Amino acid sequence: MDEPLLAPLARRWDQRVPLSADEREALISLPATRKSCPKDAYIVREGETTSTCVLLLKGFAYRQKFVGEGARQIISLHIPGEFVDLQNCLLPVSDHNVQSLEQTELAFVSKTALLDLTVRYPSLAKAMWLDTLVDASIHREWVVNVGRRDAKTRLAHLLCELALRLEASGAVRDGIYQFPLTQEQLADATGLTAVHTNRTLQALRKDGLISLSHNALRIHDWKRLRDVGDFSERYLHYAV
Amino acid sequence: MDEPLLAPLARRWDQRVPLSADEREALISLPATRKSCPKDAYIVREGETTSTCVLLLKGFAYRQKFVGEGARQIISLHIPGEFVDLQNCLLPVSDHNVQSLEQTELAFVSKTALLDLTVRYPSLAKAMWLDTLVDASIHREWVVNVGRRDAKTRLAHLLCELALRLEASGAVRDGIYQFPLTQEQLADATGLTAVHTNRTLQALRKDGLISLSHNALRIHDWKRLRDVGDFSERYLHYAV
DNA sequence: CGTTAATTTGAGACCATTCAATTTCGGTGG
DNA sequence: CCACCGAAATTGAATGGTCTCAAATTAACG
Repeated sequence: MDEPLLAPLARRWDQRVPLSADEREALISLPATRKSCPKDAYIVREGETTSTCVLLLKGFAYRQKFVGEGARQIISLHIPGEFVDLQNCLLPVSDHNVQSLEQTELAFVSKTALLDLTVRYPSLAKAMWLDTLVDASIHREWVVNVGRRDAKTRLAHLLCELALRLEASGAVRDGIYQFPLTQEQLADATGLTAVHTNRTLQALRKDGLISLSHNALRIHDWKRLRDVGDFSERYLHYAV
Repeated sequence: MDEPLLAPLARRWDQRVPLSADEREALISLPATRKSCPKDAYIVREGETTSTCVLLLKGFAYRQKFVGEGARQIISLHIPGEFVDLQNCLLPVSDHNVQSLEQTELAFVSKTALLDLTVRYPSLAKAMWLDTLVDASIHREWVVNVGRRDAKTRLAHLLCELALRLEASGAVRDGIYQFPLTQEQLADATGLTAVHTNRTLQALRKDGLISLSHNALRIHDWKRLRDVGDFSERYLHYAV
Protein backbone atom coordinates (compact mmCIF):
# COMPACT_ATOMS: atom_id res chain seq x y z
CA MET A 1 0.00 0.00 0.00
CA ASP A 2 2.97 2.19 0.69
CA GLU A 3 4.18 2.50 -2.90
CA PRO A 4 2.68 1.87 -6.35
CA LEU A 5 3.17 -1.60 -7.81
CA LEU A 6 5.26 -0.34 -10.68
CA ALA A 7 7.53 1.96 -8.69
CA PRO A 8 10.39 -0.57 -8.47
CA LEU A 9 10.13 -1.10 -12.20
CA ALA A 10 10.41 2.63 -12.81
CA ARG A 11 13.53 2.70 -10.66
CA ARG A 12 15.11 -0.21 -12.49
CA TRP A 13 14.40 1.17 -15.95
CA ASP A 14 15.53 4.62 -14.94
CA GLN A 15 19.00 3.23 -14.26
CA ARG A 16 19.43 2.21 -17.84
CA VAL A 17 17.37 4.80 -19.67
CA PRO A 18 17.02 8.04 -17.69
CA LEU A 19 13.35 8.86 -17.34
CA SER A 20 11.86 12.29 -16.93
CA ALA A 21 9.50 12.98 -14.04
CA ASP A 22 6.62 12.87 -16.53
CA GLU A 23 7.65 9.50 -17.85
CA ARG A 24 8.17 8.03 -14.43
CA GLU A 25 4.81 9.32 -13.37
CA ALA A 26 3.09 7.93 -16.47
CA LEU A 27 4.64 4.54 -15.91
CA ILE A 28 3.87 4.34 -12.23
CA SER A 29 0.29 5.40 -12.67
CA LEU A 30 -0.43 2.65 -15.19
CA PRO A 31 -3.32 0.54 -14.01
CA ALA A 32 -1.86 -2.72 -12.71
CA THR A 33 -3.61 -5.63 -11.07
CA ARG A 34 -1.89 -7.52 -8.31
CA LYS A 35 -2.45 -11.25 -8.12
CA SER A 36 -1.03 -14.08 -6.09
CA CYS A 37 -0.01 -17.18 -7.91
CA PRO A 38 0.59 -20.60 -6.34
CA LYS A 39 3.69 -22.66 -6.86
CA ASP A 40 4.14 -24.39 -10.25
CA ALA A 41 1.19 -22.58 -11.80
CA TYR A 42 1.06 -21.48 -15.41
CA ILE A 43 1.28 -17.72 -15.83
CA VAL A 44 1.22 -17.69 -19.62
CA ARG A 45 0.59 -20.59 -21.96
CA GLU A 46 2.10 -21.22 -25.37
CA GLY A 47 -0.41 -20.45 -28.10
CA GLU A 48 -2.40 -18.16 -25.91
CA THR A 49 -3.47 -14.72 -27.10
CA THR A 50 -2.67 -12.37 -24.27
CA SER A 51 -3.93 -8.92 -23.39
CA THR A 52 -1.57 -8.22 -20.51
CA CYS A 53 2.09 -8.34 -19.63
CA VAL A 54 3.15 -9.80 -16.32
CA LEU A 55 5.65 -8.30 -13.92
CA LEU A 56 7.14 -10.47 -11.22
CA LEU A 57 6.81 -8.76 -7.85
CA LYS A 58 7.82 -11.59 -5.58
CA GLY A 59 9.08 -15.11 -6.22
CA PHE A 60 10.85 -16.72 -9.15
CA ALA A 61 9.40 -17.83 -12.48
CA TYR A 62 10.66 -19.46 -15.64
CA ARG A 63 9.87 -19.80 -19.32
CA GLN A 64 9.71 -23.22 -20.88
CA LYS A 65 8.70 -25.22 -23.91
CA PHE A 66 7.91 -28.88 -24.40
CA VAL A 67 9.30 -30.97 -27.23
CA GLY A 68 7.48 -33.74 -29.03
CA GLU A 69 8.67 -36.52 -26.77
CA GLY A 70 7.40 -34.72 -23.71
CA ALA A 71 10.74 -33.43 -22.48
CA ARG A 72 10.85 -29.89 -21.27
CA GLN A 73 13.42 -27.18 -21.84
CA ILE A 74 13.59 -24.22 -19.54
CA ILE A 75 14.50 -21.18 -21.60
CA SER A 76 15.08 -18.57 -18.93
CA LEU A 77 14.73 -17.87 -15.26
CA HIS A 78 13.19 -14.74 -13.84
CA ILE A 79 13.72 -13.05 -10.52
CA PRO A 80 11.51 -10.50 -8.77
CA GLY A 81 11.35 -7.15 -10.50
CA GLU A 82 11.49 -8.58 -14.01
CA PHE A 83 8.84 -8.88 -16.67
CA VAL A 84 8.29 -12.47 -17.64
CA ASP A 85 6.69 -11.76 -21.01
CA LEU A 86 7.24 -8.19 -22.09
CA GLN A 87 7.63 -9.42 -25.67
CA ASN A 88 3.95 -10.28 -25.68
CA CYS A 89 3.36 -6.55 -25.72
CA LEU A 90 3.88 -6.73 -29.48
CA LEU A 91 3.57 -10.44 -30.23
CA PRO A 92 -0.10 -11.39 -30.28
CA VAL A 93 0.40 -15.08 -29.49
CA SER A 94 2.78 -16.40 -26.87
CA ASP A 95 5.43 -18.74 -28.26
CA HIS A 96 6.22 -20.43 -24.94
CA ASN A 97 4.93 -21.16 -21.45
CA VAL A 98 5.68 -19.19 -18.34
CA GLN A 99 5.44 -20.91 -15.00
CA SER A 100 5.96 -19.95 -11.38
CA LEU A 101 8.80 -21.63 -9.54
CA GLU A 102 7.33 -20.91 -6.15
CA GLN A 103 4.42 -19.01 -4.72
CA THR A 104 4.63 -15.60 -6.41
CA GLU A 105 3.09 -12.16 -6.50
CA LEU A 106 2.38 -10.76 -9.94
CA ALA A 107 1.37 -7.45 -11.45
CA PHE A 108 -0.71 -7.61 -14.63
CA VAL A 109 -0.41 -4.62 -16.93
CA SER A 110 -2.47 -4.06 -20.07
CA LYS A 111 -0.55 -4.49 -23.31
CA THR A 112 -2.36 -1.63 -24.99
CA ALA A 113 -1.62 0.65 -22.06
CA LEU A 114 2.05 -0.22 -22.30
CA LEU A 115 2.08 0.26 -26.05
CA ASP A 116 0.37 3.57 -25.61
CA LEU A 117 3.20 4.67 -23.35
CA THR A 118 5.74 3.79 -26.01
CA VAL A 119 3.98 6.07 -28.44
CA ARG A 120 3.90 9.00 -26.07
CA TYR A 121 7.23 8.59 -24.35
CA PRO A 122 10.21 7.54 -26.45
CA SER A 123 12.33 6.91 -23.35
CA LEU A 124 9.84 4.39 -22.10
CA ALA A 125 9.81 2.80 -25.52
CA LYS A 126 13.56 2.53 -25.26
CA ALA A 127 13.40 1.07 -21.78
CA MET A 128 10.96 -1.61 -22.90
CA TRP A 129 12.88 -2.42 -26.02
CA LEU A 130 16.09 -2.61 -24.04
CA ASP A 131 14.50 -4.96 -21.55
CA THR A 132 13.62 -7.41 -24.28
CA LEU A 133 17.03 -6.98 -25.88
CA VAL A 134 18.74 -8.09 -22.71
CA ASP A 135 16.39 -11.06 -22.59
CA ALA A 136 17.46 -11.92 -26.11
CA SER A 137 21.12 -11.61 -25.21
CA ILE A 138 20.60 -14.02 -22.35
CA HIS A 139 18.85 -16.39 -24.73
CA ARG A 140 21.88 -16.28 -26.98
CA GLU A 141 24.18 -17.15 -24.14
CA TRP A 142 21.92 -20.04 -23.24
CA VAL A 143 22.13 -21.39 -26.77
CA VAL A 144 25.88 -21.40 -26.36
CA ASN A 145 25.72 -22.84 -22.88
CA VAL A 146 23.47 -25.71 -23.80
CA GLY A 147 25.03 -26.26 -27.20
CA ARG A 148 28.74 -26.26 -26.57
CA ARG A 149 29.62 -26.65 -22.90
CA ASP A 150 29.92 -29.83 -20.84
CA ALA A 151 27.76 -30.52 -17.82
CA LYS A 152 30.00 -29.04 -15.17
CA THR A 153 30.64 -25.87 -17.11
CA ARG A 154 26.98 -25.53 -17.98
CA LEU A 155 25.82 -25.71 -14.41
CA ALA A 156 28.54 -23.43 -13.12
CA HIS A 157 27.63 -20.93 -15.80
CA LEU A 158 23.99 -20.92 -14.88
CA LEU A 159 24.85 -20.42 -11.21
CA CYS A 160 27.11 -17.50 -12.08
CA GLU A 161 24.41 -15.85 -14.14
CA LEU A 162 21.78 -16.17 -11.47
CA ALA A 163 24.12 -14.99 -8.74
CA LEU A 164 25.05 -11.90 -10.67
CA ARG A 165 21.48 -11.05 -11.53
CA LEU A 166 20.45 -11.48 -7.93
CA GLU A 167 23.30 -9.23 -6.81
CA ALA A 168 22.21 -6.60 -9.27
CA SER A 169 18.66 -6.76 -8.01
CA GLY A 170 19.88 -6.32 -4.45
CA ALA A 171 18.29 -9.54 -3.24
CA VAL A 172 21.38 -11.12 -1.73
CA ARG A 173 21.94 -11.40 2.00
CA ASP A 174 25.11 -12.68 3.68
CA GLY A 175 26.34 -14.21 0.46
CA ILE A 176 23.36 -16.50 0.31
CA TYR A 177 21.41 -16.60 -2.90
CA GLN A 178 17.82 -17.69 -3.07
CA PHE A 179 17.70 -20.69 -5.32
CA PRO A 180 14.25 -22.26 -5.48
CA LEU A 181 15.06 -24.78 -8.21
CA THR A 182 14.81 -28.51 -7.84
CA GLN A 183 17.54 -30.52 -9.50
CA GLU A 184 15.02 -31.63 -12.08
CA GLN A 185 14.30 -28.03 -13.00
CA LEU A 186 17.99 -27.28 -13.04
CA ALA A 187 18.37 -30.18 -15.42
CA ASP A 188 15.66 -28.82 -17.68
CA ALA A 189 17.41 -25.46 -17.73
CA THR A 190 20.75 -26.94 -18.72
CA GLY A 191 19.58 -29.63 -21.09
CA LEU A 192 20.79 -32.43 -18.83
CA THR A 193 19.03 -35.19 -16.93
CA ALA A 194 18.22 -34.86 -13.27
CA VAL A 195 20.53 -37.72 -12.41
CA HIS A 196 23.50 -36.24 -14.17
CA THR A 197 22.73 -32.83 -12.72
CA ASN A 198 22.87 -34.40 -9.29
CA ARG A 199 26.25 -35.98 -9.89
CA THR A 200 27.64 -32.82 -11.43
CA LEU A 201 26.47 -30.67 -8.53
CA GLN A 202 28.25 -33.03 -6.21
CA ALA A 203 31.41 -32.50 -8.18
CA LEU A 204 31.03 -28.73 -7.86
CA ARG A 205 30.53 -29.13 -4.13
CA LYS A 206 33.50 -31.45 -3.74
CA ASP A 207 35.62 -28.90 -5.60
CA GLY A 208 34.73 -26.46 -2.87
CA LEU A 209 33.02 -24.09 -5.26
CA ILE A 210 29.49 -23.98 -3.90
CA SER A 211 27.02 -25.17 -1.33
CA LEU A 212 23.61 -25.80 -2.75
CA SER A 213 20.55 -27.07 -1.03
CA HIS A 214 16.96 -26.49 -1.93
CA ASN A 215 16.42 -22.75 -1.93
CA ALA A 216 19.88 -21.71 -0.79
CA LEU A 217 23.00 -21.27 -2.88
CA ARG A 218 26.30 -20.21 -1.41
CA ILE A 219 29.30 -19.49 -3.58
CA HIS A 220 32.58 -20.20 -1.88
CA ASP A 221 34.97 -19.30 -4.62
CA TRP A 222 33.52 -16.87 -7.08
CA LYS A 223 36.65 -16.59 -9.18
CA ARG A 224 37.03 -20.29 -9.67
CA LEU A 225 33.35 -20.81 -10.28
CA ARG A 226 33.47 -18.14 -12.95
CA ASP A 227 36.41 -19.92 -14.44
CA VAL A 228 34.86 -23.35 -14.32
CA GLY A 229 31.67 -21.90 -15.78
CA ASP A 230 33.46 -20.13 -18.63
CA PHE A 231 31.51 -17.12 -17.48
CA SER A 232 31.83 -13.60 -18.77
CA GLU A 233 29.16 -11.15 -17.80
CA ARG A 234 29.20 -9.00 -20.89
CA TYR A 235 26.01 -10.55 -22.18
CA LEU A 236 24.06 -9.25 -19.22
CA HIS A 237 24.74 -5.72 -20.45
CA TYR A 238 25.05 -4.17 -17.05
CA ALA A 239 27.79 -1.76 -17.95
CA VAL A 240 26.22 1.23 -19.67
CA MET B 1 20.77 2.13 -58.84
CA ASP B 2 17.11 1.45 -59.56
CA GLU B 3 15.78 1.50 -55.97
CA PRO B 4 17.01 2.73 -52.60
CA LEU B 5 18.95 0.26 -50.50
CA LEU B 6 16.36 0.21 -47.76
CA ALA B 7 13.28 -0.14 -49.96
CA PRO B 8 13.00 -3.91 -49.50
CA LEU B 9 13.28 -3.42 -45.76
CA ALA B 10 10.44 -0.91 -45.81
CA ARG B 11 8.32 -3.42 -47.70
CA ARG B 12 9.07 -6.20 -45.26
CA TRP B 13 8.36 -4.12 -42.18
CA ASP B 14 5.23 -2.69 -43.72
CA GLN B 15 3.77 -6.20 -43.88
CA ARG B 16 3.90 -6.55 -40.13
CA VAL B 17 3.44 -2.97 -38.99
CA PRO B 18 1.58 -0.85 -41.54
CA LEU B 19 3.67 2.22 -42.32
CA SER B 20 2.39 5.57 -43.47
CA ALA B 21 3.82 7.16 -46.59
CA ASP B 22 5.77 9.51 -44.36
CA GLU B 23 7.27 6.72 -42.38
CA ARG B 24 8.18 4.70 -45.40
CA GLU B 25 9.78 7.75 -46.92
CA ALA B 26 11.73 8.54 -43.76
CA LEU B 27 13.02 4.99 -43.57
CA ILE B 28 13.98 4.71 -47.20
CA SER B 29 15.79 8.01 -47.21
CA LEU B 30 18.01 7.07 -44.30
CA PRO B 31 21.64 7.36 -45.30
CA ALA B 32 22.94 3.87 -45.88
CA THR B 33 26.35 2.76 -47.07
CA ARG B 34 26.64 -0.26 -49.28
CA LYS B 35 29.63 -2.52 -48.84
CA SER B 36 30.73 -5.83 -50.22
CA CYS B 37 32.02 -8.37 -47.79
CA PRO B 38 34.07 -11.45 -48.65
CA LYS B 39 33.26 -14.95 -47.53
CA ASP B 40 33.87 -15.84 -43.87
CA ALA B 41 34.61 -12.25 -42.89
CA TYR B 42 33.69 -10.75 -39.57
CA ILE B 43 30.89 -8.21 -39.82
CA VAL B 44 30.63 -7.44 -36.12
CA ARG B 45 32.92 -8.59 -33.33
CA GLU B 46 32.01 -9.44 -29.77
CA GLY B 47 33.08 -6.68 -27.43
CA GLU B 48 33.07 -4.09 -30.15
CA THR B 49 31.35 -0.75 -29.71
CA THR B 50 29.37 -0.18 -32.84
CA SER B 51 27.93 2.92 -34.43
CA THR B 52 25.99 1.26 -37.20
CA CYS B 53 23.50 -1.53 -37.76
CA VAL B 54 24.01 -3.88 -40.65
CA LEU B 55 21.36 -5.02 -43.09
CA LEU B 56 22.00 -8.07 -45.22
CA LEU B 57 21.30 -7.25 -48.86
CA LYS B 58 22.72 -10.35 -50.50
CA GLY B 59 24.19 -13.55 -49.13
CA PHE B 60 23.84 -15.36 -45.83
CA ALA B 61 25.40 -14.52 -42.48
CA TYR B 62 25.40 -15.95 -38.99
CA ARG B 63 25.92 -14.97 -35.40
CA GLN B 64 28.29 -16.95 -33.23
CA LYS B 65 30.18 -17.09 -29.97
CA PHE B 66 33.25 -18.99 -28.89
CA VAL B 67 33.48 -20.88 -25.62
CA GLY B 68 36.60 -21.21 -23.48
CA GLU B 69 37.83 -24.40 -25.09
CA GLY B 70 37.70 -22.83 -28.52
CA ALA B 71 34.53 -24.49 -29.70
CA ARG B 72 32.07 -22.30 -31.56
CA GLN B 73 28.31 -22.13 -31.29
CA ILE B 74 26.30 -20.58 -34.06
CA ILE B 75 23.38 -18.73 -32.54
CA SER B 76 21.35 -17.81 -35.58
CA LEU B 77 21.39 -17.75 -39.34
CA HIS B 78 20.44 -14.75 -41.44
CA ILE B 79 19.12 -14.55 -44.94
CA PRO B 80 19.08 -11.57 -47.29
CA GLY B 81 16.73 -8.81 -46.22
CA GLU B 82 17.36 -9.25 -42.52
CA PHE B 83 19.27 -7.13 -40.05
CA VAL B 84 22.09 -9.08 -38.48
CA ASP B 85 22.48 -6.86 -35.42
CA LEU B 86 19.54 -4.56 -34.97
CA GLN B 87 19.85 -5.02 -31.21
CA ASN B 88 23.08 -3.04 -31.34
CA CYS B 89 20.90 -0.04 -32.02
CA LEU B 90 20.38 0.16 -28.26
CA LEU B 91 23.11 -2.06 -26.86
CA PRO B 92 26.40 -0.17 -26.93
CA VAL B 93 28.65 -3.24 -26.99
CA SER B 94 28.06 -6.30 -29.14
CA ASP B 95 27.69 -9.51 -27.15
CA HIS B 96 28.54 -11.83 -30.02
CA ASN B 97 30.23 -12.09 -33.40
CA VAL B 98 28.57 -11.82 -36.77
CA GLN B 99 30.18 -13.46 -39.76
CA SER B 100 29.41 -13.82 -43.41
CA LEU B 101 28.69 -17.29 -44.70
CA GLU B 102 29.48 -16.37 -48.26
CA GLN B 103 30.34 -13.29 -50.23
CA THR B 104 27.71 -10.77 -49.19
CA GLU B 105 26.42 -7.29 -49.85
CA LEU B 106 25.70 -5.19 -46.78
CA ALA B 107 24.02 -1.90 -45.97
CA PHE B 108 25.38 0.02 -43.00
CA VAL B 109 22.92 2.33 -41.28
CA SER B 110 23.77 4.70 -38.46
CA LYS B 111 22.46 3.65 -35.06
CA THR B 112 21.63 7.21 -34.08
CA ALA B 113 19.74 7.76 -37.29
CA LEU B 114 17.69 4.64 -36.63
CA LEU B 115 17.06 5.66 -33.03
CA ASP B 116 16.03 9.06 -34.21
CA LEU B 117 13.41 7.44 -36.42
CA THR B 118 11.99 5.56 -33.46
CA VAL B 119 11.49 8.83 -31.63
CA ARG B 120 9.71 10.48 -34.50
CA TYR B 121 7.73 7.55 -35.86
CA PRO B 122 6.14 5.14 -33.39
CA SER B 123 5.31 2.67 -36.14
CA LEU B 124 8.93 2.41 -37.10
CA ALA B 125 9.80 1.96 -33.45
CA LYS B 126 7.34 -0.90 -33.37
CA ALA B 127 8.71 -2.43 -36.52
CA MET B 128 12.24 -2.40 -35.13
CA TRP B 129 11.19 -3.73 -31.77
CA LEU B 130 9.18 -6.46 -33.44
CA ASP B 131 12.13 -7.43 -35.58
CA THR B 132 14.26 -8.03 -32.50
CA LEU B 133 11.40 -9.82 -30.76
CA VAL B 134 11.18 -12.35 -33.53
CA ASP B 135 14.93 -12.81 -33.28
CA ALA B 136 14.50 -13.51 -29.59
CA SER B 137 11.73 -16.00 -30.26
CA ILE B 138 14.00 -17.84 -32.66
CA HIS B 139 16.72 -17.83 -30.03
CA ARG B 140 14.29 -19.45 -27.60
CA GLU B 141 13.47 -22.17 -30.07
CA TRP B 142 17.17 -22.79 -30.58
CA VAL B 143 17.69 -23.20 -26.86
CA VAL B 144 15.04 -25.90 -26.98
CA ASN B 145 16.43 -27.43 -30.14
CA VAL B 146 19.95 -27.70 -28.88
CA GLY B 147 18.96 -28.53 -25.32
CA ARG B 148 16.36 -31.23 -25.67
CA ARG B 149 16.28 -32.78 -29.12
CA ASP B 150 18.42 -35.57 -30.52
CA ALA B 151 20.69 -35.12 -33.50
CA LYS B 152 18.24 -36.13 -36.22
CA THR B 153 15.43 -34.01 -34.85
CA ARG B 154 17.74 -31.06 -34.34
CA LEU B 155 18.98 -31.06 -37.90
CA ALA B 156 15.54 -31.60 -39.38
CA HIS B 157 14.25 -28.73 -37.28
CA LEU B 158 16.92 -26.37 -38.47
CA LEU B 159 16.23 -27.29 -42.08
CA CYS B 160 12.52 -26.66 -41.58
CA GLU B 161 13.15 -23.26 -40.09
CA LEU B 162 15.46 -22.16 -42.82
CA ALA B 163 13.17 -23.47 -45.55
CA LEU B 164 10.21 -21.60 -44.16
CA ARG B 165 12.11 -18.37 -43.74
CA LEU B 166 13.41 -18.61 -47.26
CA GLU B 167 9.90 -19.24 -48.55
CA ALA B 168 8.66 -16.20 -46.71
CA SER B 169 11.39 -14.08 -48.20
CA GLY B 170 10.50 -15.28 -51.67
CA ALA B 171 13.95 -16.64 -52.38
CA VAL B 172 12.94 -20.15 -53.34
CA ARG B 173 13.03 -21.43 -56.89
CA ASP B 174 11.76 -24.81 -58.07
CA GLY B 175 11.69 -26.14 -54.53
CA ILE B 176 15.42 -25.65 -54.20
CA TYR B 177 16.64 -23.77 -51.20
CA GLN B 178 19.96 -22.00 -51.08
CA PHE B 179 21.96 -23.60 -48.34
CA PRO B 180 25.51 -22.26 -48.17
CA LEU B 181 26.47 -24.09 -44.96
CA THR B 182 29.27 -26.57 -44.66
CA GLN B 183 28.60 -29.56 -42.46
CA GLU B 184 30.97 -28.12 -39.91
CA GLN B 185 28.93 -24.93 -39.73
CA LEU B 186 25.76 -26.96 -39.55
CA ALA B 187 27.34 -28.81 -36.65
CA ASP B 188 28.17 -25.56 -34.89
CA ALA B 189 24.59 -24.43 -35.32
CA THR B 190 23.14 -27.59 -33.83
CA GLY B 191 25.68 -28.21 -31.10
CA LEU B 192 26.91 -31.43 -32.72
CA THR B 193 30.22 -32.48 -34.21
CA ALA B 194 30.85 -32.36 -37.91
CA VAL B 195 31.25 -36.13 -38.05
CA HIS B 196 27.97 -36.82 -36.37
CA THR B 197 26.26 -34.19 -38.48
CA ASN B 198 27.50 -36.00 -41.53
CA ARG B 199 26.12 -39.34 -40.40
CA THR B 200 22.83 -37.82 -39.37
CA LEU B 201 22.39 -36.04 -42.70
CA GLN B 202 22.95 -39.37 -44.39
CA ALA B 203 20.15 -40.81 -42.32
CA LEU B 204 17.83 -37.98 -43.37
CA ARG B 205 18.76 -38.62 -46.99
CA LYS B 206 18.27 -42.35 -46.69
CA ASP B 207 14.84 -41.72 -45.19
CA GLY B 208 13.97 -39.90 -48.39
CA LEU B 209 13.38 -36.61 -46.61
CA ILE B 210 15.93 -34.35 -48.24
CA SER B 211 18.70 -33.93 -50.72
CA LEU B 212 21.49 -31.74 -49.48
CA SER B 213 24.70 -30.80 -51.12
CA HIS B 214 26.80 -27.74 -50.63
CA ASN B 215 24.57 -24.76 -51.38
CA ALA B 216 21.44 -26.64 -52.42
CA LEU B 217 18.76 -28.12 -50.23
CA ARG B 218 15.77 -29.96 -51.60
CA ILE B 219 12.96 -31.12 -49.38
CA HIS B 220 11.24 -34.23 -50.69
CA ASP B 221 8.70 -34.76 -47.98
CA TRP B 222 7.86 -31.60 -46.11
CA LYS B 223 5.28 -33.20 -43.88
CA ARG B 224 7.52 -35.95 -42.69
CA LEU B 225 10.49 -33.63 -42.26
CA ARG B 226 8.33 -31.37 -40.13
CA ASP B 227 7.37 -34.38 -38.14
CA VAL B 228 10.87 -35.72 -37.73
CA GLY B 229 12.04 -32.22 -36.81
CA ASP B 230 9.31 -31.71 -34.22
CA PHE B 231 8.70 -28.47 -36.04
CA SER B 232 5.95 -25.99 -35.40
CA GLU B 233 6.21 -22.61 -37.02
CA ARG B 234 4.46 -20.58 -34.37
CA TYR B 235 7.72 -19.21 -33.05
CA LEU B 236 8.44 -17.49 -36.34
CA HIS B 237 5.41 -15.30 -35.72
CA TYR B 238 4.37 -15.05 -39.32
CA ALA B 239 0.66 -15.08 -38.68
CA VAL B 240 -0.39 -11.63 -37.59
C1' DC C 1 44.70 -30.78 -63.36
C1' DG C 2 46.75 -29.83 -58.98
C1' DT C 3 45.74 -28.44 -54.49
C1' DT C 4 43.05 -27.53 -50.67
C1' DA C 5 38.64 -27.77 -48.50
C1' DA C 6 34.77 -30.58 -47.58
C1' DT C 7 32.68 -34.90 -47.04
C1' DT C 8 32.69 -39.61 -45.78
C1' DT C 9 34.02 -43.86 -43.26
C1' DG C 10 35.74 -46.81 -39.30
C1' DA C 11 36.64 -48.02 -34.70
C1' DG C 12 37.10 -47.13 -29.91
C1' DA C 13 36.26 -44.25 -25.92
C1' DC C 14 33.49 -41.43 -23.07
C1' DC C 15 30.09 -38.41 -21.35
C1' DA C 16 25.62 -38.49 -20.35
C1' DT C 17 21.37 -41.31 -20.20
C1' DT C 18 18.20 -44.78 -18.57
C1' DC C 19 16.11 -47.50 -15.25
C1' DA C 20 15.53 -48.80 -10.69
C1' DA C 21 16.26 -48.69 -5.96
C1' DT C 22 17.47 -46.27 -1.78
C1' DT C 23 18.05 -42.46 1.27
C1' DT C 24 17.17 -37.88 2.81
C1' DC C 25 14.42 -33.95 3.35
C1' DG C 26 10.35 -30.93 4.11
C1' DG C 27 6.08 -30.49 5.58
C1' DT C 28 1.83 -32.17 7.90
C1' DG C 29 -1.34 -34.12 11.17
C1' DG C 30 -1.99 -36.62 15.31
C1' DC D 1 7.10 -33.29 19.36
C1' DC D 2 7.18 -37.30 16.88
C1' DA D 3 5.42 -40.33 13.15
C1' DC D 4 4.33 -40.28 8.77
C1' DC D 5 4.14 -39.13 3.97
C1' DG D 6 5.37 -37.65 -0.64
C1' DA D 7 8.77 -35.12 -2.98
C1' DA D 8 13.45 -34.48 -3.79
C1' DA D 9 18.02 -36.07 -3.75
C1' DT D 10 21.27 -39.72 -4.10
C1' DT D 11 23.41 -44.09 -5.58
C1' DG D 12 24.49 -48.10 -8.73
C1' DA D 13 24.98 -50.44 -12.92
C1' DA D 14 24.26 -50.98 -17.68
C1' DT D 15 23.27 -48.86 -22.02
C1' DG D 16 23.77 -45.73 -25.77
C1' DG D 17 24.19 -41.53 -28.36
C1' DT D 18 27.63 -38.70 -29.55
C1' DC D 19 32.54 -37.66 -29.67
C1' DT D 20 37.39 -38.26 -30.85
C1' DC D 21 40.98 -39.39 -33.73
C1' DA D 22 42.58 -40.73 -38.00
C1' DA D 23 42.44 -41.95 -42.60
C1' DA D 24 40.31 -42.13 -47.17
C1' DT D 25 37.47 -40.31 -50.61
C1' DT D 26 35.19 -36.74 -53.08
C1' DA D 27 34.19 -32.08 -54.46
C1' DA D 28 35.43 -27.26 -55.31
C1' DC D 29 38.24 -23.93 -57.51
C1' DG D 30 41.96 -21.38 -59.61
